[in-house]
Amino acid sequence: MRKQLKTMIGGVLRAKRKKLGVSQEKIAEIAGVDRTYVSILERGLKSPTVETLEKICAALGTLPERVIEEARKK
Amino acid sequence: MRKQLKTMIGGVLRAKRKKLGVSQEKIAEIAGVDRTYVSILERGLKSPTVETLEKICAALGTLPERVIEEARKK
DNA sequence: TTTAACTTCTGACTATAGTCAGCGGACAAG
DNA sequence: CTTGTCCGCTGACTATAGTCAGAAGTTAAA
Repeated sequence: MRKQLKTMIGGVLRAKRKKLGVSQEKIAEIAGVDRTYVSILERGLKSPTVETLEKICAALGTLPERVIEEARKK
Repeated sequence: MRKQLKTMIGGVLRAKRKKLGVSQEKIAEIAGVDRTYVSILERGLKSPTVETLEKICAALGTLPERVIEEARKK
């Protein structure tokens, strides 16, 4: 099996955040989630609900469907 | 706030399933989830993880990014 | 060296996703 | 009438998402 979707999503989220030049803590604050959870997602350790993914995507100025799409074609 | 994303996603999932003419039970079996959970998702009562959404989308012959995209533009 | 910003990691905890057995209603076919 | 299929619903349960406080590793810069 190919690398898990959540792992790929984590990579995409991290890349987008880095591109913005902001910290995990800042994204977490904007999205209204815990700081450590952003770290967990970026490392692909857990699979977020679509609701949580949407919040984080909003904080990153993108949309969940874009992130998932990008994640899959890596 | 607009109607919740999970509600919209539920509607899209149901529409796609109806279009295929298959039961919730069949989709659940293919996706490897519980029958009642498909019902819960279609009625927008809970927000699935991206992992679970992916399984169900696969059973429906579609992709999560398509479902989310469709859900949003309703 | 020291300090500071960022991140990883741990463990305990709370909230919610997801399972399971079962009941009941609607509906069509036999 | 009975039988079968599909679906909504309940409640109790298990699994995992998500929180929180804190300690420690990393890197860069003073």
